[in-house]
Amino acid sequence: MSKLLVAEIPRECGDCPIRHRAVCARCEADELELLDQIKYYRTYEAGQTIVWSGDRMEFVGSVVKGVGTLTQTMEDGRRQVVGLLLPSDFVGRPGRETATYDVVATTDTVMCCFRKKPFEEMMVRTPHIAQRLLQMTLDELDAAREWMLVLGRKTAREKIASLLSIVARRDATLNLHAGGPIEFELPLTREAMADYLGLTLETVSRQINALKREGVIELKGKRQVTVPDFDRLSEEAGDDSDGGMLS
Amino acid sequence: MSKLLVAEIPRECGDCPIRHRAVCARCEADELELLDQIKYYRTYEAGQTIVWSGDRMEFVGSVVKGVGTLTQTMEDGRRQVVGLLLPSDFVGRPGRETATYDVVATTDTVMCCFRKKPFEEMMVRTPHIAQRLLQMTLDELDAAREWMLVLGRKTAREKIASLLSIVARRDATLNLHAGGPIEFELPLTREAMADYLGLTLETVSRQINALKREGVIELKGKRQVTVPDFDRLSEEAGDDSDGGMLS
DNA sequence: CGACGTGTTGATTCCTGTCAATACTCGTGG
DNA sequence: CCACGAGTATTGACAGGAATCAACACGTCG
Repeated sequence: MSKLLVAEIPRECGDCPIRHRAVCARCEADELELLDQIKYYRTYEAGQTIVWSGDRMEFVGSVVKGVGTLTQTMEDGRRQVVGLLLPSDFVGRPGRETATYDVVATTDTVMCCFRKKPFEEMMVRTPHIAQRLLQMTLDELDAAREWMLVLGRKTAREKIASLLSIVARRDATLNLHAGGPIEFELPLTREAMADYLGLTLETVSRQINALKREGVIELKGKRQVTVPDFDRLSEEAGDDSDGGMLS
Repeated sequence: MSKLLVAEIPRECGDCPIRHRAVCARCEADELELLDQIKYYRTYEAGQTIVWSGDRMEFVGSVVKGVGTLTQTMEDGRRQVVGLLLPSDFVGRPGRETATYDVVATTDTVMCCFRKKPFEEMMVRTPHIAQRLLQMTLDELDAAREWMLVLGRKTAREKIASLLSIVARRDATLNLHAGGPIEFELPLTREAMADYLGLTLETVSRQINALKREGVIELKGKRQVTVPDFDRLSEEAGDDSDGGMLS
């Protein structure tokens, strides 16, 4: 396990970077203490599979640091990413025995895990957890439906712009961005982007470079992206103007 | 309001056809009584819009009878159906002020509505409701992700077969189907199917008739579908064989 | 260096969208 | 009764966007 990753593990919940956004967000001090007793940290390196589809789920948990994907695979190998996992996102489904998706770390990742059984028992007794989980699940459902529009109705170019827009927006909110060009690192390979967008990696490559040629984005290396004009990007994504607000 | 629809309104919760599957499924008699005080029925005719995207949500509720869709529309008119509403499905999002999707009745529909504020207050005091809603939301999230695979990675033919397969499966479970050919009525127009599948209505028409020519399905009129061999249909949908189990 | 993973670029194919014409069903009204 | 129109569905011709197949560039690691 890399030293770098270990350094990212919070000493206690008070230090935890996702304390106020994760499934524990609404917990009081005493509830947090109970959670603390059943939690443990695990680290994964980029590319590692966290959960295999069909396997028994031993734990549920939150992404503390890093980026992951939920993917579904057809028999013939066609793949679709059905969810992005960002810090504070919840992994696993209480009440279900086996995983339905592959969960893969796309960057080095730290997870805050809870053994499934104790967590389920605690959920029954702790409304704050169940309430927060419901809220988060509803948000994820909205995100999934938003993505259905992207997959079903947008062109390749709009799909790429949509993905960039989402990552840019997340980055801007996390890093308290204040005007000016947005800059961020794409946490996904071309192939992962293709699997997210329902495209081939060749098309992803072509469209990214087209957006670059036309000045919608700038690239340093293959992954470092600068967005000089966010509204322009939103336009390319086919979103209405106010959809791009950094609310 | 049509007499036919009024006849579908349950006299009391005990008579309600969705009593054991809706958001009230886990409620005890006393809880049901409380719900009863804030509930009322509304009926909608085929084609009627139940909720407009962006409007203030006055109520949440359950589909008692009928079929509806959740749709999202882009400025230029491109549309995507992001959810099917079948009996027992829940409409509305507690904790949110305005609707994010259009909700449209595609057949004559009966809804069991709760004024939003009282329902939210009751949710806080009644864990059984929140628990059930969480479960239902998790199921919807799974369905949405399943659909992302359909939208992102399946061919037009597979998309049509997937839709037929889903409707057939639902029908088989509702009507206690016991072997032999499955028969059902498509509750959607070609256009609605196209909007669900991310296709044009012309492509939908062509693929349906292709499946008919090749004997995968039979048609009486435009909407009445017979599936002589469900496994064959599952195969055409690109699902693995066990995915077609009527579990 | 060579192998491998990742990304770019080109040539070609083909699936699906687009545009257009036609049929069918159902109600309405002359 | 039939004409008419609106909504729904089918079918054909054609074009275009993305997939496919293929070659090559770049960086890293053993």
